[in-house]
Amino acid sequence: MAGHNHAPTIADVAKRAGVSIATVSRVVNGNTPVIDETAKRVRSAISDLHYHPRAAARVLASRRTDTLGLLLPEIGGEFFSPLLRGIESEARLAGYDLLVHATSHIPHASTPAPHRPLAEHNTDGLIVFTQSIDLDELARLHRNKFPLVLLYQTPPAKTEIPSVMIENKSGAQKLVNHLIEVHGRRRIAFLRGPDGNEDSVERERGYRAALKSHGLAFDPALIGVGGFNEEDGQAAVRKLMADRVDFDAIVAGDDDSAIGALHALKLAGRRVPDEVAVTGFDDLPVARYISPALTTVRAPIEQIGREAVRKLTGLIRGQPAGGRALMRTELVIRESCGCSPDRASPDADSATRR
Amino acid sequence: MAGHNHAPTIADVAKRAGVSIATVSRVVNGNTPVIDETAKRVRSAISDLHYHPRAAARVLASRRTDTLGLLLPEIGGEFFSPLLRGIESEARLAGYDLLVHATSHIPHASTPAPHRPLAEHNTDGLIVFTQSIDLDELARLHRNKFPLVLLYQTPPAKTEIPSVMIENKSGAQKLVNHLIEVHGRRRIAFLRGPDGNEDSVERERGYRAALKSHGLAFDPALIGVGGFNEEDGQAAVRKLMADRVDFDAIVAGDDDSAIGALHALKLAGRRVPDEVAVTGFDDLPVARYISPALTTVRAPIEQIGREAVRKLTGLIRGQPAGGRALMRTELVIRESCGCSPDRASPDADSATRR
DNA sequence: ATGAAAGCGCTAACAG
DNA sequence: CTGTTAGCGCTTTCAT
Repeated sequence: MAGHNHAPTIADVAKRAGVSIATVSRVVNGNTPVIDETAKRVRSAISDLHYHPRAAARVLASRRTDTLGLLLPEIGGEFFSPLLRGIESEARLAGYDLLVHATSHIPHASTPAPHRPLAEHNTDGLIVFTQSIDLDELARLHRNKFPLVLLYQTPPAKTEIPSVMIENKSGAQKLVNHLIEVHGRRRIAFLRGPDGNEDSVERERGYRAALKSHGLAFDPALIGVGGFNEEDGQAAVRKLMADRVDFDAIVAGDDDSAIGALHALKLAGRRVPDEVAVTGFDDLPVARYISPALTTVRAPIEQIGREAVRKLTGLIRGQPAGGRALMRTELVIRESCGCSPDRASPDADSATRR
Repeated sequence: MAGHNHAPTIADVAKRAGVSIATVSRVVNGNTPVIDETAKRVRSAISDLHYHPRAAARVLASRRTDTLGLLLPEIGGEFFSPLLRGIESEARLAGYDLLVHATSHIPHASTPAPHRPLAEHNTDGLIVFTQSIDLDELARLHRNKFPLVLLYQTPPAKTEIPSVMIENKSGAQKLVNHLIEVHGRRRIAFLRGPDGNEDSVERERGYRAALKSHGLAFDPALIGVGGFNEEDGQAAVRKLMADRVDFDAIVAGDDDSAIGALHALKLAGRRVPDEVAVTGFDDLPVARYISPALTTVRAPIEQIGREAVRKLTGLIRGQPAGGRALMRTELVIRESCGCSPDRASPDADSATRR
């Protein structure tokens, strides 16, 4: 057993192969022709020595990090896992590493942010999820031509930051259309999400558009605040009933609040879907299991992640921005809308878990 | 508007503050005393210039990456999100970035792995999830004294790699004890997970221990293969019935297979829990929603992630290894075991999603 | 307390 | 095709 005890560097390899470090670099990166014979010697030196290039040295010299950054708000939720899977694997495919940062709260614009965890200094580009970064910082990065892609978020006015979002509006619209056309509902309540949430705003837009297109008037009394969680969904419906609002359907802002709504209805002895139809949004795994099974809307979450990465790597390569991508959403008919289990589309989910 | 168009370096700051780059470095890192007056000048130069240190240069010079690596198998599953949340936030807390890599398949030991995506060259330590890396590579890293923590995985023989796992055995044991003692079941089937899965092995051990301690013989006929997914769970139970095996309870290897089991039972017209009690393992969000609500076992997933990070950062700081951590699991009594909804422990879940 | 200077390990011109 | 040689931007002795 000979040699230094420390990790081998490119120089060690060069010496052992009897070539210059430049040649080793060329072999490793495969971007410049090297005589086969030489390359072979280099390669065996590499494997003999267990040589692995230091990422930092490469980055420093090449000014590329080969790393993508993902900025998220506090992580949670069942759609998070497919999203990350999509992003991670697509990034990998494109030859990038993935640095993940979850902001525990939206930073106040005030502090000069002494330590930005993810930015130009350690990534080649950023995927920015809703509410994970303040807009000033976003604008600054964009101004500096730093590659950025927004997820589930409309680009701030004036900036042309590319983004990937889902068809919230048309998704909600399809839901309401179904309720009206197939099940003849006319007093349809809508449960909003958290204040200022874009998804919620768009979904409500879809809800209103559907009403309008069927000649149904919008009634503010039918609006509740579901908050995108079970408790709020339940409370919202309880309030609706307490207020003696007349409704024969509830379009919840998301699946979680739909579950809350279902619960409130059950406690009040209102039968679903006979007396009240209920729909969600997201198609969480739970949606299939609750009873009645939840009619909802599904977005291709994993693909959204992939698309975001593709846009970002495109930007990094200097390709034209690409603008806004709207990912199609799909109606998932189950039972809570009033459709019979049979009529319900066969569950194509072969949801693989773990 | 003056100045270079490029990102400012430490030299720019030094010049503007009228000090040497060494002093700037000291102010930035705050590890060496600097006269207050000087420090102030430096700091304002920093913020004037919007200076942010290049991560790579720092790493190269300091030989520390301040980055933790997380190695996972193909991501998915609902327990994944709390796990990542725990890891990410604890890492952040300790001042580390998090690099994530999901291996799409267990690499064959054969290939010399030209490009290890996560290792010494870009991280200070690694959290290694079950089946995300081959054992040779693991051994090599460990031999080189590279900080490593295993997740949901027993350290390979002879190595003393610290690990964090859950109390699978006692969890399963509690479940079976409950079934026997409270519900008087004596023909309890067990549904195994995927072949070679450690969690499954341990759970089966718990199952057997519980039988034994109650003087019940182990009957191989009562063992099915649930595969930790719904389809296999369903198939396993179908097979049990086809084989005319007599059973009054099913202890599924995890919640997913329990759901499959429930389904098979329902299709066969066997009433749960009256005729057959069913239990799961994991306490996925779904467990509360299916009917009957699933009695299962819960592990503190987020804490597991945190614990792993704490162990790892300890190692990096040169603290003693710390050995194996077994995270306590908790019985979650619901209805599928035969307990009434009332008797069931109040659901403390205020599961926050999204 | 501060500055000068030597690297950290690699890439990318530039010569040849 | 290959070697030489500047840096990349920062940390860290070593002086002072």
